[in-house]
Amino acid sequence: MISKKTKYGLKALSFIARSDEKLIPIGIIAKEEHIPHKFLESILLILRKSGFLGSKKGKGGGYYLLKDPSEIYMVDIMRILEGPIAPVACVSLNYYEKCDDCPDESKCSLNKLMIQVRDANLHVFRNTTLEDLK
Amino acid sequence: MISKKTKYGLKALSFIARSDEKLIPIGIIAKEEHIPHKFLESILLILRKSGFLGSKKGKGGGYYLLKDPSEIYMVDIMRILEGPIAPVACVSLNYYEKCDDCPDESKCSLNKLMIQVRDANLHVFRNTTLEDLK
DNA sequence: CTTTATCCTATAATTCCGATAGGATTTGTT
DNA sequence: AACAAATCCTATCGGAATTATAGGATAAAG
Repeated sequence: MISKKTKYGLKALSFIARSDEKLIPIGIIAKEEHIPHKFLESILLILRKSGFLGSKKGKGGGYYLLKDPSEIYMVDIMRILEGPIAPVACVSLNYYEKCDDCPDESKCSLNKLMIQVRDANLHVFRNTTLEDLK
Repeated sequence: MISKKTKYGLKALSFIARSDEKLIPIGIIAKEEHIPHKFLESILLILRKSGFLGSKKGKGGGYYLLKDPSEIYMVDIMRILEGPIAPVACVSLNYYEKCDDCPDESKCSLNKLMIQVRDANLHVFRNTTLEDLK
């Protein structure tokens, strides 16, 4: 199950992608998508710092996408908002960590299955862009 | 990412499936798979109560599989240990819950993607049995 | 009757998640 | 210049979930 942070972030990005306006303020997204204002604020901050969004301060300001929606891949958003795509860190491509209960990963009985799950999810997230969420 | 409970549970089931003994005590599994004894105890209790394992008390006792490993599907184990397969409850087949931020699910921008993810995972878990984890 | 095992409930310890507070900063408008 | 509206930033809080352990009750074998 994904976190609310991820869910809200995706909904917000999708909302911005759908919008005709050049600059979308937090308040509009929060209201339309039923997301707590302050929570959304912290999420959009992350998305800006990680290069998905640009922003403009002050009156009339707001957020905007830095790339065309068709060039923003789910896999990249998911990794920022949710973290690893893999179900266990020891088969993660971007967030690898050794298991403390596994002396030899190649002999672990779960390894193959975990890789299958990872790859199934990767396949979906690599083949979906923000354009598809419109 | 799956919980340690799920991971430990899967490793334990796999261990029992691999073993030649008729009855496997917790202590053996805990030691071999590097799982905290008491934590594992609580997990095996769940697996017994949900119909995957049988047990025998007292000296010489332990746990055993109630079915052939090839007939024990990952999807059923995962649902007991981890809960929903779906990334959001509003597209879960077995743990459905309405979103509080979504007035109309069919119009939610994430709906299609979430169903894709769910189905990708279901496909893996429905086509893997304990036999495959040996 | 001792040993070894599961059974069961409760609870401690820790971490993570969701959400908010409160002000600083920037920008446009009047 | 003053105000309003917006992002920026850091800190923090409460509660829930996760991980793990405690302590005994019960059962079976030898």
